[in-house]
Amino acid sequence: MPELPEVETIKIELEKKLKNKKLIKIEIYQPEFFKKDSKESLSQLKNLVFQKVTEIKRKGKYLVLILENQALIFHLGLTGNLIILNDETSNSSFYFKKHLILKMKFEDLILVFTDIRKFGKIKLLEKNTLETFLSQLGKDALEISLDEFKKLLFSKKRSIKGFFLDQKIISGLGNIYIDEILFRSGISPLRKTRDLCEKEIEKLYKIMKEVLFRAISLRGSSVKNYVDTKGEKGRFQEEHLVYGRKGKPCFICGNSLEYKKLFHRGTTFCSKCQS
DNA sequence: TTCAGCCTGTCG
DNA sequence: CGACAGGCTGAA
Repeated sequence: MPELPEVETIKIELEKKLKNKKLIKIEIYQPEFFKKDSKESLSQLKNLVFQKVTEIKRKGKYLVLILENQALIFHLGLTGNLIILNDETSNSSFYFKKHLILKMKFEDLILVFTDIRKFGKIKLLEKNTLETFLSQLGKDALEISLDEFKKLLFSKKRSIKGFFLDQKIISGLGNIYIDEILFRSGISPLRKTRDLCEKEIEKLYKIMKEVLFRAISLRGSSVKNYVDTKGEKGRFQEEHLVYGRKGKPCFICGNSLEYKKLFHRGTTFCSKCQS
């Protein structure tokens, strides 16, 4: 799933439904999933039981459940989903059972983590190490100021697409939103960040925030697997102008949209409208 | 700073 | 059957 707007949508819902709730039980369905981490963390997950959720945080594409003594970090990878169920029997489709990774039972509801491709991550951290962990990420795309944004763009040699993909520089944007933001800004994904002029940077910054806020208000983009905690799709995909439209006519000039692999990611853009 | 590799599913 | 898909990582 999941780029900033999708994770933010989930964060808002978890905040409403999970805050101050006590964890009653944890069930792990695919222990292999946790093996990439340490084996300890698997058994330590059980220690979360009977703790209350005190806070929900998001930075970039990471979602953090903060409990009384520890913090549980989720990254949804490409196909991770966090779903809230009211009881055991609801929403038990085939898809669901097969890809179930983790179930967390709270007083009056159940939080479930599923992941088809298993690129997602779940990590248990002591609270005092949380800040260190999150500091490996660049500033969140919604938090960053124009000044900081400018400085970062000038300090890197890379193309703008690679710049945005690197979560250590700025966190939260992924393939969909980068392509959408660049198209709306009239900037080619191949442009080097250093060569952008002041005016272009200001436009890019403004559009980045606009696109993200708009996408959050539409509850994210559902291209394939992404759904919110209620299992419902977002609607921002209806406003995609370039993502998933390779070869189709540009909405501005009518030329067919170009498609290139950049940094291993399919990149769609208009070579006429973006320079 | 690239580049497989990690997984599963779907589409042509 | 191969190509491709909202992402990250660790090794060259």
